Amino acid sequence: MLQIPYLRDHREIAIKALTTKKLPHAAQTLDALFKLDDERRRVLTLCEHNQATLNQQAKAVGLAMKNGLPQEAEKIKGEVAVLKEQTAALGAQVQALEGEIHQQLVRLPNLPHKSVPEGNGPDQNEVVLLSDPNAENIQRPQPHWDLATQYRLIDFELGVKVTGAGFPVYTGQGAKIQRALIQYFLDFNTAAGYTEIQPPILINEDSGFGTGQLPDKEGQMYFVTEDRLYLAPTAEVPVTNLYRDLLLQENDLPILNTAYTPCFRREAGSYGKDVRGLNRLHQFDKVEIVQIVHPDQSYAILEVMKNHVAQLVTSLGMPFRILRLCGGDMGFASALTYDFEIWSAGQGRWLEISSVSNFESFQTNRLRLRFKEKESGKNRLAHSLNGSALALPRILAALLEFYQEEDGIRIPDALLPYTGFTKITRPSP
RNA sequence: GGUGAGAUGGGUGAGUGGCUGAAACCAACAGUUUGCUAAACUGUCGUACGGGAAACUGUACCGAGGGUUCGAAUCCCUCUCUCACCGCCA
Repeated sequence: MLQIPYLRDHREIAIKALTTKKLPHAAQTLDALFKLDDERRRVLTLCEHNQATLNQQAKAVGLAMKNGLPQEAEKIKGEVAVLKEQTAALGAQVQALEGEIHQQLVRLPNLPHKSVPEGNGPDQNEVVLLSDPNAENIQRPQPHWDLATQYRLIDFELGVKVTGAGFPVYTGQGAKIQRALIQYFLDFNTAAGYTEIQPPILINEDSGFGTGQLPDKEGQMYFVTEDRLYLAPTAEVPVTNLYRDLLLQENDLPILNTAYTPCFRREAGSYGKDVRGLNRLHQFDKVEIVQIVHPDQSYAILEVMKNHVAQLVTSLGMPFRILRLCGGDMGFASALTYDFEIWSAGQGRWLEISSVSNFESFQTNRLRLRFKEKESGKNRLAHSLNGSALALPRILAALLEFYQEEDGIRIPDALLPYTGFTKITRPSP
């Protein structure tokens, strides 16, 4: 959530930034907001002034009673009645205005960082790294869904029976390699200083609000009606919300967490080649990294996180690229996002496997996550960042395709300690 | 699910209708002393939102939301959570 004082002080920049983020009528929206806020302050001042008078009168009553002047006390009580009513009305007005301002403020997306390219969609994302200039010429004969079925790694039909489309069942070496990937990713992250967390996977409404999924993105999350809980779409939600409503000391920062969780997304409206095989699922596994940092360092740390994920992807030996997302393709809460895409050699397309973002204070403002700055003694909002390290299904898809050979699927070296086998072999008929 | 007890500042915890925004202690911060560290002593020290160039000042906040009252941390109602015991259960 953005802050009105900042928006007031940087009106032109904010308008430009919101326009980059594809918010229509940014100038009018902001000016309307400022006007509401002016009104709020005007009424608030009146209201507080009245309240100060009332407080004084209440004291006077107490004093009169103490001095044995009950008729004096009664007189003041009579005088106060009208003012009290007026003040209550003003208070209600302030509340209404605050509600309206909040509603509008909550709908504003985060302001993109100045390095974010303008653009409407994926075509205008900027490629900042291509691990292998020859990547797109790498072709493999079979797509992962054929391999997964042949080698009996994943049973899509069985998942349909148990739950529905988009809920695959991993079996045998398929299940094992999933577990190996999860463990490898977690080990890689903890070795870099991240503390492993096992968070709840169901989240409440406050948590959904804190990281920016709610309101407006209800449609993306599964909802448990009976208990009013959402299934987490990413570990980002429970892990970041661990720090909701906190006042930290400056030297508590930075906080580094990593978590493996299943993730649940409704993905309403997806179809065609995008949902084939492992490309897009309703339930999938992901290992996430989250950092809570000092605001002055968040962009330096974003680069560190980007490099961390790049190392992890590199260690799997498959071609990938890193994109700086353009304004039109970025998420609601993000100020700067790097997407990682891996080359799917059996499909001949890029698949997103990680998204590393700096949210600046957009989430922490909603979370009321602050720290006491040593030098100034002031409380400042921390910055939050997160990224996938990594999302499993598309990694598995690319891996099966890339490492397919005549007699099986080779396991990349980095995973060998975790799988216990060097090759996925054809099951006996 | 049932019964009972609770929820106070960064933390522990006092406070049962008016000079209490809140004792005390711990932590934190600044200083004094000491050869560094430590200890001791002194001082500062809640948050948010208004007004003000600033010094400063107003209002609100004692789990959340309502109510009673001239006045509520304190009394009443509802809800949430925590703890204990019972029930159920991996």
